[in-house]
Amino acid sequence: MEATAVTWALLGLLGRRPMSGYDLKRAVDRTIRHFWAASYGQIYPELKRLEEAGWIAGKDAGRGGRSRRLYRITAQGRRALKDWLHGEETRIELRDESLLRLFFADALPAVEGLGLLAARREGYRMMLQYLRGLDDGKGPDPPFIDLVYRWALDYCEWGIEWCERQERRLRRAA
Amino acid sequence: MEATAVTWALLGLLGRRPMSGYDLKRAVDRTIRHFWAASYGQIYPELKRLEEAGWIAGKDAGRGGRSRRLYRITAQGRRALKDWLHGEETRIELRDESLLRLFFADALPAVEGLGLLAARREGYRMMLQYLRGLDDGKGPDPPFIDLVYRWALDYCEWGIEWCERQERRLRRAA
DNA sequence: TAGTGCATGTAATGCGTTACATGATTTC
DNA sequence: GAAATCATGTAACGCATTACATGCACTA
Repeated sequence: MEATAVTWALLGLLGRRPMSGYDLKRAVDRTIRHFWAASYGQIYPELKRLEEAGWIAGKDAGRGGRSRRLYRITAQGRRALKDWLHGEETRIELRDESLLRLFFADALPAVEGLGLLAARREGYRMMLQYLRGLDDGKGPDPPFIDLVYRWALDYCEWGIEWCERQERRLRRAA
Repeated sequence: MEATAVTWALLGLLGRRPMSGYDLKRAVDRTIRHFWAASYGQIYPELKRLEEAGWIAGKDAGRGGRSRRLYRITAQGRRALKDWLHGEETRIELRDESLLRLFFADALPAVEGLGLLAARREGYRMMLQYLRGLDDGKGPDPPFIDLVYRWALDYCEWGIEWCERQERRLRRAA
């Protein structure tokens, strides 16, 4: 099957435990959202495609009048997931409005440029706070889940220090 | 006017010197591409919108049979640009397939997980190489242009060190 | 009984890339 | 005279978000 952006996120999450579309949306938001977002408009159609391809299997699991469709990964899906994990592509796309502003900050008085740097630092700080809020304290995660979580924390901390360093440097130069 | 993603990139670049659509595409690719890409399919229609809004003014500058339309920023456009520079929004969107892989690497044997980390390190190294290639050696850039360029270099260097550190840690743990 | 959370889904819209079409000029 | 570069533009497509529609179950 033709794999798109969400394919691997959903397949990977289902590789750990069976979930419904709703569960998947929450799992995405709680874990990988800050580097790989996905919306309902992608998730539900993609689940159908994955099921058609035989990579996942769904069964009805409604309780009472409430409908619910629970998906689990198949052996075929697990093979596809492993193949993708071994793939070598490493695309990183960044869309960072704050960097764009900084890039044009020479058009501003020096003080205001420094203000933009401070705003970036503040952006990192807020993201750090958000990330720390994600930690549910429910004990240790598997090593690579933990690794990626650490990456995000470390990245924010690095970003804050970087801004502070540059703020000092620019003030000295002025 | 309704500002979209490319609006500010084009307006900001035209704030420095007049350029054609073709020039703008090259300027984007040479400078801000790694955190804010733009394609012809966005640039040419956006230039028309910007001109209709009075934020830029175009004039024909064809030489001989070759057509060329040169755009410059207007006073109105400059005001709009400054307003945006003062805006407080700091959206950072990341789409990082390598992090997604790492996130699911617990499904692999430990050695292969480490391989993914090494691949990420290699990704940073290649981006660093690409960035260094951008430096045309044509003397010093304005301070904030230089700042953003430094950011990209420093980010890659940090990323490489981070991977090395984590590779050591995971090897120790194993 | 009102609000929140569980649960599924689609339609409209917007953003962005890729691929193509066209043709002039410069450089080797 | 072939290849690279300058130059403009559009059409088709794919990816993603937003907003909406619908309704059940639990809890305060």
